[in-house]
Amino acid sequence: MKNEKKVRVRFAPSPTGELHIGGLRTALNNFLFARKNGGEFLLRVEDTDRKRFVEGSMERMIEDLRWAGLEFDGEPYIQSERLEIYKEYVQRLINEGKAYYCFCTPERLEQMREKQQQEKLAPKYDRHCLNLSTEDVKKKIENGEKYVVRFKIPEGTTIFEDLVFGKVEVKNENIDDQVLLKTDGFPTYHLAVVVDDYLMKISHIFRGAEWLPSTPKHVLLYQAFGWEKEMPEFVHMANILNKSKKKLSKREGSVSVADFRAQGYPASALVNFIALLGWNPKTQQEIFTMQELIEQFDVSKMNRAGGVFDIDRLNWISAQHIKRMSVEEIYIQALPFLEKKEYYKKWNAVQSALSAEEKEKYIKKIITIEKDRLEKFDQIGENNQFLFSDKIQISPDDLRWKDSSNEDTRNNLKKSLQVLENISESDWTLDNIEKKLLETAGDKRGDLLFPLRSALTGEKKSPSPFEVSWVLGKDTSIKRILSALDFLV
RNA sequence: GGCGCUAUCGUCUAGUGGCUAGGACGCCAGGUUCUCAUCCUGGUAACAGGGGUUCAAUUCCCCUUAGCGCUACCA
Repeated sequence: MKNEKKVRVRFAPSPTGELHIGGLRTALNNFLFARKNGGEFLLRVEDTDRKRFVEGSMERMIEDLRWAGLEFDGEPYIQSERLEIYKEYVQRLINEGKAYYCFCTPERLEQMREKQQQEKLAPKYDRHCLNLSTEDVKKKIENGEKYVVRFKIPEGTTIFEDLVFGKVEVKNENIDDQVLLKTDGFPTYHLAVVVDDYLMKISHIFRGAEWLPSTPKHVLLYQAFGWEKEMPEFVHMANILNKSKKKLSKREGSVSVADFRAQGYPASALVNFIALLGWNPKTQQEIFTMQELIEQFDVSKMNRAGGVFDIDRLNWISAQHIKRMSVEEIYIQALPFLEKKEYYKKWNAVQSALSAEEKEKYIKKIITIEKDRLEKFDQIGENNQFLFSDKIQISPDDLRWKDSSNEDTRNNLKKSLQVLENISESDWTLDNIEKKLLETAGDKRGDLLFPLRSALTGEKKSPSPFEVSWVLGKDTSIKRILSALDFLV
């Protein structure tokens, strides 16, 4: 059963909207499989539905995929540019009696289905046009009657082997005479997918499990064309579900890759999360780089049951990824998010004396202390806005540690002030500040550090006073302590 | 309705013909600690039901149930 064909896979989206999570997952698994096996990862644009076509959609999808780290090999195939090819192959089936013209109107088809439904039968084309004579067909076409071409499903049973779901067997009597060519001359998905996968020499089809029921039609088409030997392996992937266990649909909003991107999730985290939905390495590892995913990807480790998209888990994975990133890397990715924040804009305007270099240095310090606190990039600075503004609110109650008196608090703030004043600008490092302050605090840490932290931040919650003073710098730190002392009379 | 697929903690999942059914997220409780976050420790919680097969089934088979998908001149 070993497939010796060169690995060639494709991602084949319809340009009808934004790339959504399910699409990313399909693309990712194709990509991982191709890279793992030294194969090619191709793009095919399935734009055969003119009614749902969305201008610019394809460009945005490609951009989102690139953001996620997926790059295509070779030139894309555009189905709307290949109409003549499909017609040619359909003609071949007609000539061989494997497909037929159908002139039934939508109204007649609807009536037929209604009747079938009433009689509790499976809605299926009744082959009304199957036995039209060649002359009849010719005459109707000459009269300008609209037609489609239908696939004449042969008798028997269709069996195929899916790499995830195993053997699937369907009786042909349950399969409808599928339309292959639409009235407008465009192929349906079923025809185009088979013809193109054959011509593109696709070795494996990774696609969502919603395609499992129509795969027998495709298998039958391969047989009708005599392409059994070239038939790709099928790899259907269990669907991603929403909280109510329905298939995650692009109509629900907030499932588009662009949305997650806009929320500041690192691409590597989204990819990690998506990869683990329906696949797992059978080890304890949870956090993966793209390289690790490629190395460990294995079709035999894919699940058959659908998985629920759990945002809590994504958040955790995202935090883990950010924690593992360098300050430089976070800076590059998070800056665009920071630049949208009002507190940053104000700070940026006020600090006109600072050079761009100095500003970058300051932001990187903030990132250093926020690294372990970020779930996504757009949270940057959110909880530490006192680092962007001098107008901090200090209340005497917040300055006092437990039941310390105002006097104790004043003394402790003065002690801190002294310590910080004695550290030179060149020694103003996180380690130094921490060391010196802790030396002074001795075993009464709260007495010294709590008022200091509050004086520096004006907040009940914040990073440690070491970190905050390190970021603020000597001058600002001293200024804030002095102004806090004014509050404690 | 017809056809197909699926079924382990709330969620993602590991796993085996015999185990205290494992891990992770979440949640809860403790620890570290100047607050917050991180980090550490512990706790919570699952084999859908019924029949078989078997000395023994969560695991293999069948049925039921439930969920999902498909049932378009959409993909």
